[in-house]
Amino acid sequence: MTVRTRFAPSPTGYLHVGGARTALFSYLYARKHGGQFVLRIEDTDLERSTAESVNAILEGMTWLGLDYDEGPFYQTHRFDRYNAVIDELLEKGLAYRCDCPKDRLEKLRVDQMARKMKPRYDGRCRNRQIDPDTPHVIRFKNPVDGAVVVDDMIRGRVPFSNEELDDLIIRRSDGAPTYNLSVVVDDADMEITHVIRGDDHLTNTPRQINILKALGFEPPRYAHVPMILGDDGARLSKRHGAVSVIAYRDQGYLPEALLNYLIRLGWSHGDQEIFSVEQMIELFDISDVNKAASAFNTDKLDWLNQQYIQHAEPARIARLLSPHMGKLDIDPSTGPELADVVTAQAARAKTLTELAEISAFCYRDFDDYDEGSAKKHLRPVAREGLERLRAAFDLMAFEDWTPEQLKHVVERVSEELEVNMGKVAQPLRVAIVGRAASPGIDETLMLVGKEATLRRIDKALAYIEARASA
RNA sequence: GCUCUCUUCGUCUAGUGGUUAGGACGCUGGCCUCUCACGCCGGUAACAGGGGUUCGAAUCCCCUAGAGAGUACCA
Repeated sequence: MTVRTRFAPSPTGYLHVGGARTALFSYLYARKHGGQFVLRIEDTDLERSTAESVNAILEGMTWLGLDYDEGPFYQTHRFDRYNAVIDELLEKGLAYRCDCPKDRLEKLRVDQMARKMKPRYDGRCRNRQIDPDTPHVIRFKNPVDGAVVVDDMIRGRVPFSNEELDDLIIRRSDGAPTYNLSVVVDDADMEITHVIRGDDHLTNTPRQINILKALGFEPPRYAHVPMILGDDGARLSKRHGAVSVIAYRDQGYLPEALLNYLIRLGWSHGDQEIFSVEQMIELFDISDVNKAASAFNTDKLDWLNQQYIQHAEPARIARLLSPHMGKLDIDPSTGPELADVVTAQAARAKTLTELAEISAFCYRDFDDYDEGSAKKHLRPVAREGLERLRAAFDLMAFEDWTPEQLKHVVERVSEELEVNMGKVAQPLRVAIVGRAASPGIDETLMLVGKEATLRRIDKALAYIEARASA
């Protein structure tokens, strides 16, 4: 039996991190076992499903690199099949028509709650003959006694008494099938062997197993993964900032970093923190997933993202960084090779957005100095050093503008003035970067280039002058 | 309310009857150093509570508390 898993989101919003994680788990499980991963769009709710959501989900899957072998299948394209199954159930007496008005159902619910009972349909229409031409829904005839055990790969055996379950609606009055019916039919038709999904579906599972049995299908294995909470331990919502996978992309996270972060939420392999997708496939097992929900921690994601930015191929990071430079109105082709900038800056940024911001000085002059940095370093005492540096730089030929030579010049000037290198390098750094933090002074000068260096030193000297006479 | 689920440092986790309860992020002290980072070394901090079982419980059982899910003509 070849393993077949599926990811089955409903297109009522973007792909959020919780969905992405269950998709990842399903993907890995299929890949690990040499099986197939299917994508299915559960759009039976015509009211709430949108094409934009479908696109957002597809875009998120693509960005993460969670490629599927089959699909996307759309449930709205399979209504005939669902209806055939419902009709079959009807004919066999395993389902029935119900015309109970909503207000009766509502009253029933209120009464049951008042008597401290679990609200459930009372089966009034089970043996009534409803005219097929009058408005009605179809309900599944759930077994009235006995129990159904969900043998979950993560939770273990979870028993449910059939007395807790009621006759759920499988076809709406508008003729559209409902979720519990369509998932069951699809999972069976698509020969899904392992259903990996959020644990909010755990209590639906016994109903689905009953339908499956009524239809004569063999139930798949189930694995209900716990949900992801926000930083504060509350249910994840827009309130927590980014929850959409695409928002993480736009904020400068790498897909491999997000994937790596997500797999470590509820799963681990000893003390290992960094996993390539290949390693995930090799090491992951759904039965090793924790039962408890876990809180999303952006600090750790940031750390992972930085690790990946730092160790990835600079050329690749440069490609991904380019659009972030664009957002700052910078055209990377107008300055140093972006890959060289990445090499110099990678250890200094947690996200690509941040990397772009701290690298802008390589491509254009800054407007204002960082206040604290200027106050501390651009003082009259720095004038002498800057003047000497300027003179030395001015004499340098284009081909001498190398990190080695540049470092040499800075060292020489500090020796001449008999001060520590920092006394010379820091004012120079603030002069050409605008603030007191940057790569090594030689690399920084190299990236900025001779022309801009001289221009910015002049600006700094003017600034010192103005400050001295103020 | 009812059914089901969950509970180890602030967070993610290791741990499956005997450990000084380990690692990671964060925070923090130091080293490195032209700055900021990176890196390296160190510190901080946890078994929800109470009963059992056992020579011995984070690990097994029960209860309590807290958290979550479901209880839709949503998925």
